[in-house]
Amino acid sequence: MLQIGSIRENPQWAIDGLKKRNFPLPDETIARVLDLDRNRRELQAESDNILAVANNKAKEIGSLMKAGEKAAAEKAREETAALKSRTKELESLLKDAENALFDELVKIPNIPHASVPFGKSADDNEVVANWGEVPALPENALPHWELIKKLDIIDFELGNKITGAGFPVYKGKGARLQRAMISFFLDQAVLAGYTEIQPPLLVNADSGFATGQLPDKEGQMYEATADSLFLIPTAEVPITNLYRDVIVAEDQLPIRNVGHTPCFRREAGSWGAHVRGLNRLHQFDKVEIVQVQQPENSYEALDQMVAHVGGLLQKLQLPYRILRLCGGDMGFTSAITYDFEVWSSAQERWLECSSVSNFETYQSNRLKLRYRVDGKTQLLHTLNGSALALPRILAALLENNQLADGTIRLPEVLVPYTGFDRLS
RNA sequence: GGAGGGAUGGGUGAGUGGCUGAAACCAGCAGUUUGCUAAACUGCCGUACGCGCAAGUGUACCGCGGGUUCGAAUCCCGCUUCCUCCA
Repeated sequence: MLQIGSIRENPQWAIDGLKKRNFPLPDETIARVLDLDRNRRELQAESDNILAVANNKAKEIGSLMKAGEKAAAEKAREETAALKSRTKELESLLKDAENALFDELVKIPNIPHASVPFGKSADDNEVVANWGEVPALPENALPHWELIKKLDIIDFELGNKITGAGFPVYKGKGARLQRAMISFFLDQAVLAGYTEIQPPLLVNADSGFATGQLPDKEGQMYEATADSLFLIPTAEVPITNLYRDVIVAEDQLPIRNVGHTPCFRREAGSWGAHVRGLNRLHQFDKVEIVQVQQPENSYEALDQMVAHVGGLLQKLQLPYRILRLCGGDMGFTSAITYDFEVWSSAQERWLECSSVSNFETYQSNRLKLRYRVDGKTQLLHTLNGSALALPRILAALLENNQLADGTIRLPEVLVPYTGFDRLS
């Protein structure tokens, strides 16, 4: 959520940012917010003033009673009746005004960073880096969903039976390979200075709100309705929420956490073309890195995170490219997002496997995540990135590393984790 | 599932209707003293919003939400959560 103070101080900054996002009616939206804010402040001023008078009266009555001046006390008490009804009235008006402002603010996405390109859709994203050579595949190369079947390492049919579409069962070397990748990614993050976290896989509504899944996006999450909990769509939610309502001591900064969790996504409405095999799942595993940073350091941290993710892909020897998402393609809460895409040779297309973002103060304003500077509290910046999401990495590994004899050679860095170097 | 007891500032913990935004102690910060360390002493030491150029000042907040009252940390109701005991 944007800070109302920032909008009040610099409405044009907000309007320009919304334009970059192709947000409908930016001028009108900001004008409406400022109006609601003005209204709220007027009501608060009046309410505070009346409460101050009422408080004084109450004190006065107290001392009169103590002094035994019953009659005077009684008279003063009668005078409070009018104040009391006005107080109630203002209280409810103020609450309405606050809610109206909140409802409007919550609908406004984050303002993009200056470097974010203008654009409407994924077609307008900017390719900022390319790494690796596209491998030459043998004649009989297969897409990963065929390979999976042939090698019998993932069973979609079994998943269909016990749960439903999009919940694959990993078997034998497939399961082992999953575990190996998770360990590898976690170890790499720990080596880079991240602290490993195992968070809960269900979160409450407050957590969903703070990181931006709620309101309005509950349709994307599975909900355990009996207990009003949500299955996490990403470890970002529980790990970032560790710092909800926290004022961090300056010497604790920066905070760098990493966690592996399954991720649960309903993917409502997004099933269509290109969702075969591992391309889109309802449950998948991901290792997520999360940082809490002082504002002046957050962009340097973002660069480090991008470099970390790139390093993982290089160690896996997967060709990739990095996109800077355009205003129209960015997530609601993000100020800037870099997407990593691996080249999937057999499908001959790019597959998104990581998304690294700086949320600046957008999440921390909802989290109430602050630190103290010169005696004043100030919002921190939050960042996160996938490092990495497993399914599409697996898809790319299988497709890119298939040999003429139909076997698949695993990258060397994984062999100590898998105990085998080949799938056959 | 049942019964009982708790939830107060960074921590411990006092406070059962007005003098309490909250004692005291600990931790922390600044200073005095000091050959160094330690100790002692003095001061400061919650958050949010409003008003104000600022100094400052008003309001709200004692788990959360309601209620009673001129006035609530304190009384009443509901909820959450922790502990103990029972099943």
